Amino acid sequence: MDKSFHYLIMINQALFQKKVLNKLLKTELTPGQPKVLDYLRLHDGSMQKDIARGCQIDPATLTGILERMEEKGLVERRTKAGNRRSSYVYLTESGIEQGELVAKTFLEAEEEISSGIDQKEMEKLLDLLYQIYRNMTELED
Amino acid sequence: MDKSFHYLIMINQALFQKKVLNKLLKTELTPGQPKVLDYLRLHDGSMQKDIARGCQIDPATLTGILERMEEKGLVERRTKAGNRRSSYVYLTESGIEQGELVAKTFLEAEEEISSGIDQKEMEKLLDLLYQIYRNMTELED
DNA sequence: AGCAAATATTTCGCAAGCAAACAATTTGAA
DNA sequence: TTCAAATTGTTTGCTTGCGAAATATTTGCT
Repeated sequence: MDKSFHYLIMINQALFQKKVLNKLLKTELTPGQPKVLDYLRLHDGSMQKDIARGCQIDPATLTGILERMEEKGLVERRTKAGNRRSSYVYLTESGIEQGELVAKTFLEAEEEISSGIDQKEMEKLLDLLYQIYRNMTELED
Repeated sequence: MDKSFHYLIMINQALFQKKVLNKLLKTELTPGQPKVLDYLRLHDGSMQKDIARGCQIDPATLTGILERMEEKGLVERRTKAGNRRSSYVYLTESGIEQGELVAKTFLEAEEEISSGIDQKEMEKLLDLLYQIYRNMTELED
């Protein structure tokens, strides 16, 4: 077993993603939708470019995800007066519900994977991951 | 900024992946290939199902990745006498070279994202990620 | 031996991911 | 004011990703 950062981050993300999607099977959410719902739950009314940056996906990818979310009635895209270039994305009633379910599911999954790790250690883990996140974004490659 | 595990693991994996692929632009490696090269570097001659498990991707996904890697002469698929069902995958000369380059690139990227984190803290981070990995695999959902 | 179950890979269809090219709109500088 | 540059989003084409079903082979049970 290779205990390097690159391997652990890859494999943990893959496993966690599968764990969450598995819990959300009963909903009709496709793999790309939970993270967008979670982002909008905290930043309702964002422009697409900000959602894409927040979720670290390409704007071109987001186009398709939002299209399907709009068809399913989870979000609405509106333009503001004075800016017809940007489109602002809002959760619908149904989107808010699904977003709350997603958030609850994330929490549940996080509890399940924390056994053997105490509160202090978990905070340390999040601090270190946050430091790495800042290192990668501040230098901006 | 949301400092939850699910967000940090998602975003760090995405950013790290992009950082590595960016460094490997001069090679002609597609996004799925580095992890397979890295796995084979440590486990040359594996069966496809083991590569898939090691990289946490679906066997069906691996089929396409290996097809393109074989076309480019990075790997060879052979069958062993007495088992025509499994196919065993070996790095070619060129595959070994590219694998070493990938490994060096991972190391380089890992150093770049570690600023402000000392040796002891990094070990703690890897230990915690490894613990979470074990929690997710031992319970096997 | 014979045949059902298990194993390993591939194929198919769709969603997600990116780069590059494009379209529409806004900004800003001459 | 006018037009070039920047901004925002979409389209296209390809790779990656998964699940389900198909195919081929091996194992195991009787």
